[in-house]
Amino acid sequence: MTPRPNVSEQRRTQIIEAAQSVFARLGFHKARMDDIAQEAGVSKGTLYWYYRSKDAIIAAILDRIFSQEVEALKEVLAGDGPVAERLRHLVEASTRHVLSLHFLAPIAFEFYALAARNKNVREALRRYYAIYRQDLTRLIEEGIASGEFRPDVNANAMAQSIIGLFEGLILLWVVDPDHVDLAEQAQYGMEMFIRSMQQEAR
Amino acid sequence: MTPRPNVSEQRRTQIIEAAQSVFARLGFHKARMDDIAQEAGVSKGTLYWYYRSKDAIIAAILDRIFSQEVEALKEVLAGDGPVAERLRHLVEASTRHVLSLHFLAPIAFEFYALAARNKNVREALRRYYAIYRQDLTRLIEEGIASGEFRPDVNANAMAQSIIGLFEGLILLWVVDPDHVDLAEQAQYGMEMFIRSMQQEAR
Amino acid sequence: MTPRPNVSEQRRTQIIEAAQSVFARLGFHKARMDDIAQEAGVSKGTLYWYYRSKDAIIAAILDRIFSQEVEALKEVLAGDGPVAERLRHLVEASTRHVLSLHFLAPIAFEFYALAARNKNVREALRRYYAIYRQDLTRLIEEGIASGEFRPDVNANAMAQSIIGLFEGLILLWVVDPDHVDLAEQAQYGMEMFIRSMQQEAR
Amino acid sequence: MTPRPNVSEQRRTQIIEAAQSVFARLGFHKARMDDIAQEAGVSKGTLYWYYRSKDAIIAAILDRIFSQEVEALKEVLAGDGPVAERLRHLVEASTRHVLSLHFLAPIAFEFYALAARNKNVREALRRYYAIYRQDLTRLIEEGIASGEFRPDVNANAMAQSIIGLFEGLILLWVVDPDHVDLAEQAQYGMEMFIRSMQQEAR
DNA sequence: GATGAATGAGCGTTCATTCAT
DNA sequence: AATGAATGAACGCTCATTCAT
Repeated sequence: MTPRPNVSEQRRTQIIEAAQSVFARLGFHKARMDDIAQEAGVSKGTLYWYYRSKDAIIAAILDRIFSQEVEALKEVLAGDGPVAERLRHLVEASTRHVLSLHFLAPIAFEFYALAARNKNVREALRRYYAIYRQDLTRLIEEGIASGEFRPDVNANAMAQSIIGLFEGLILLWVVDPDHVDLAEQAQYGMEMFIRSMQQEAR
Repeated sequence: MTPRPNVSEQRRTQIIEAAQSVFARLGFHKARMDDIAQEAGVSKGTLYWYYRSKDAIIAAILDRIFSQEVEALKEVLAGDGPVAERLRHLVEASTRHVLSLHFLAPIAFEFYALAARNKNVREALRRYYAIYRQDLTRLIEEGIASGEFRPDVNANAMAQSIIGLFEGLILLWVVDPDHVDLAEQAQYGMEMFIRSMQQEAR
Repeated sequence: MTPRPNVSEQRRTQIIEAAQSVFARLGFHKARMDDIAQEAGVSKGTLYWYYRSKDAIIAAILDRIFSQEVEALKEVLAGDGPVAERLRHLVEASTRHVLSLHFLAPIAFEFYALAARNKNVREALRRYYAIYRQDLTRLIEEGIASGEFRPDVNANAMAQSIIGLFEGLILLWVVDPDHVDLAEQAQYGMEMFIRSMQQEAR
Repeated sequence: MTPRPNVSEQRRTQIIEAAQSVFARLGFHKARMDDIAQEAGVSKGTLYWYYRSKDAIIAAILDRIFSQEVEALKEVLAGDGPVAERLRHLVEASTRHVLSLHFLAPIAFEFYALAARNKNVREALRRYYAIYRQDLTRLIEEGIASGEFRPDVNANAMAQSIIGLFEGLILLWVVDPDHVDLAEQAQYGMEMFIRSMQQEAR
């Protein structure tokens, strides 16, 4: 019934995916709008029809990745069983997600550098970490309440530490992918944190 | 014996410090060589007399910070007393150092982004992490040997986790300085790691 | 007899008036076709359905203004009574018309600049001035014939001078509207020209 | 004594003259910085070393022309003899100057259009007209004081009219150079104004 | 050692115009 | 008649780097 099917959403996706690919190959700074247009198979004007600027495209990619990550987090936390087990599951799922984005590794820091300069991106990043921390805190509190973890565990600080550990390991992995086994390291660090929470009070 | 005091080292320092100040204010990308020249009170040509390029200046700053950091590390590790105590000391000293560089926070990620593109910077970063990891590994092994830590502790993986934790917390702090207490968080995370290593095997 | 009223003329007027408003606000150069489309409440494609190009819209506005001006001129000249009186009347009417277009002042020069580049516009402008000059010449010749003006008056040169005076005063007024009283100045200058034509030969 | 002769002033002139030539050929809008650079035989960067922007170059040209014009005006007015004679002399000199700039005619209106948008240019134009008007007013007052002109002449309004006439005739000449003899017309119009001022009061 | 004038490649963004529907 | 998505050429300005002096 509609003579022209709405291709807008499709175009947006097409552009975002092309941009992701180009950014991964050249980095944010070296990538030109022409490169993105060519990769997407559209004209440069079309890029600007759908996105206000280069930064807007970057922000859209960021949003996409984070919403996927948060979705994965929700799913894992929604499960039941021992909290320790769910934390191990989380590590495994998150690791898998990050590794699947390995092609973005070269620009990961540019994301952060952008965040340091661009208020919108920075706020998005903060919101993401806040959600992550809140959910993790709740999960750990659940473990404390059930007696699985020591009562003196500081759930919020622990959540922050876990996120910090994870982000830091990603950083080390990006700097030296050949000598850092992200999955194994993350698993080991998490295991230590779990052990420290399970340990009997002395 | 040298009739004229070597003014070169002095000029180099002068340039590096001016550059550090300008970079902190504007970021690597926005800072222009003109800005650095003006801040240093020399001409643009002089910049190039002492440093091959903008990147070379950045790398020099990186080197400077890292060598200071490694020096601090050596000092701390050289001490005696219980290993756990020395690790706590390390956290405290490192935290202090990072906080003293808070003005560089806005460009920390640009450092890393640069590393992702520039082989020299990347190698420097790797060397730094390698040294850090080796020294930490040795310290932990010392703790295992003395019976202070459990014999099944994986010293190398533990060292990596500690470094990862620390780097990750710095990242979270940079993104949201007002809501992340770096010193406190680092202390808490380290305490949990120490506890996990001290725990009796079951 | 036509079942549907011709909406075309209406659309054209709608577009021209919207364009005039936008041009007055932004100038020819800064005004975008999007702005005109939005102001007219139609799509950009519709603009091109009615006018070949942006320049065509500008030319249409020019035409409109000039034909109004010429119409006013004809009306004034058609009267009877002393020629001097009719010239005074002309000044008054023309001044009124120009002042009523004050909102176009900011783009008056852009009209002329366009004329310098665009042959069509330039020709239109020439035709307009030619008509104006011819009619004025005839009026002055009438004054000479009736003995109201000196016999040695060069009617054509006088007409040109009057038009020049008038155009030049408009220019001065546009450049500095607050310090130039167009109506008063035009009246004064015309009075001097009239006096010079009425003066007894010596 | 100076190892490197100061070529700055020379470069500025070189650029201005190249720009004037390019602007006359292509108009302000169509002329690209590349064109000017090429014409001047320097790089585009050099253009920006000496002038902040394209508009700054245009403003510099404007300044140059006006200061030449004002200088010519001063010279003429400084003479002695009957005021009428000096006014005739002024017309002749000004006409000659304008005609010598005939190659700028195509962009004359762009100058004015620019003035309508750019405060700096507009102010420069106003200052120029103000000087011109003041000097002319004084000259006419001199004629009144000496009894050469009627005592009821409004010197300021007369000065404005003369300037208006002159500017308007230039406009008509630019629009239609082949059918307007600027020198002759200006002379005729001025003669009529002089006559109107000399006429005996009735 | 030091200067600063000169270079020129590089790019994000705009916008008049087209055309399939 | 009308729409609005798509096009792509165009351009002012920046800035790291060079080099004659």
